[in-house]
Amino acid sequence: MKTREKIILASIELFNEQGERNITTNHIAAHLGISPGNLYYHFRNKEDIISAIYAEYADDLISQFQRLSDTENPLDSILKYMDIVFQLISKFRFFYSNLPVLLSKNPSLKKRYSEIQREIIKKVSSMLVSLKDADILNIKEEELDDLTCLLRITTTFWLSYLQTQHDEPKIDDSALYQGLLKIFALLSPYVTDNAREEFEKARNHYLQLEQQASEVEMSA
Amino acid sequence: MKTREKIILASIELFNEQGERNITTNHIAAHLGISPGNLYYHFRNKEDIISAIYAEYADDLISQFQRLSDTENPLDSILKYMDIVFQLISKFRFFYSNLPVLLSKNPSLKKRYSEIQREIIKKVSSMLVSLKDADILNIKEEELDDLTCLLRITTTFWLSYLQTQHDEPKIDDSALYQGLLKIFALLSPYVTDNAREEFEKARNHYLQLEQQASEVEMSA
DNA sequence: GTCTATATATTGATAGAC
DNA sequence: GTCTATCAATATATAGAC
Repeated sequence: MKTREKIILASIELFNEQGERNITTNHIAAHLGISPGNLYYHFRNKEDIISAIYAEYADDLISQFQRLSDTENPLDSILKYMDIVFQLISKFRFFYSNLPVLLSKNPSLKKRYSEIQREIIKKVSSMLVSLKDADILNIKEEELDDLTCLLRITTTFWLSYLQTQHDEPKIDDSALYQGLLKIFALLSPYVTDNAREEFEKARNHYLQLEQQASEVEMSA
Repeated sequence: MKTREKIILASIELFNEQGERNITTNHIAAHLGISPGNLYYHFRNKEDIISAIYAEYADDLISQFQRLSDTENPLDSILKYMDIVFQLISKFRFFYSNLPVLLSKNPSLKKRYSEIQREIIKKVSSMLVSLKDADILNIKEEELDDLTCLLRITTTFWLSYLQTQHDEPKIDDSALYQGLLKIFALLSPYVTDNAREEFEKARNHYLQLEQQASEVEMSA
């Protein structure tokens, strides 16, 4: 693996484990057994590393979105989508734990983040419309924007919320499924009678996944 | 005013404006025209200042809660409550912009935060029960915890979300009313037919407040 | 591409006089 | 309570040899 890529991977790992603020360029270099000078050969500074990490995140997100087929059931579609989002947020959680601060320090990163945001909002919004058209959700036109916004806030800050709730937050699969179940909770009041059975079946499926993941974690 | 209190006020102001991370003890001292030595006479370090700020926040919150009378209409009650929460979050927004990081650095602060959290969750939960008992909201027992959690996430991270959305986030009254309107959006699907008129009237009231605040801000 | 060595700046914090 | 002076530690970043 190229050194540049090694630096990115090590940085993600260290940032997630110990917090971006507590990790210096020297820590990253030491962790990899390379010199600080070498690190600075590949990156101008720490912000540059963070920008590179975000670029990976954005590529990852976009490529996974494109792999989502439009042909399937809109409920499965939004669930798969949310699953991807939670997975990625978890993989780059240092970034989301610190979102306003990291963005305000780095205008070009903020610009890129805003672009991706706009894409995501469009996607979520169109998925809700699909769910409405398929008579799965009963959403009024004027409720659409608020619901989209609430879905965004819940996914974006779910892990941050968990970290404030527990003394030693373990970000495992169980935590991500719990987040997905909050998405179910948000959508639940809008579900039509027609689709209720299908919806509750899907919810129970994730409830079981959450419980399994939680048990695995307990025994580990 | 005592120097200790001056330090706290100046710190809140500087932290909110420029971010806690970018403000050092020297900045605070310089801003007040006192020496760093003097600052360190009053506080052991920066964390100590942040803890003191949070103590003020907690006192503020608790005293304002106690002033809420239990006798009034439960809908007004939860709205007043949410208003207090948004006001306080705004006043200490540097803290909420950075919640996971600041808490992880300071275990005793985290402990205190968790205690306050538990109180708030109890309060919100009991308010939802009141709304259910008054036949204003139609919430099932098993939906209560999820809805409480979603209300917490939305209030806690509303300003953080706004800061990630706009290039130059101005945290004004309009922003807080927009947050309150998201609370309406969360509760709306649960409102009973009986209470719908009262609910929409209240929502329109805040919609107007938001628009007025937004106009004032535009002309300023 | 990588290392060693080092420069520069900043930070958090203290000692001791007034 | 407050100031001046100052320190030690840490962080970012670069120069120049290999």
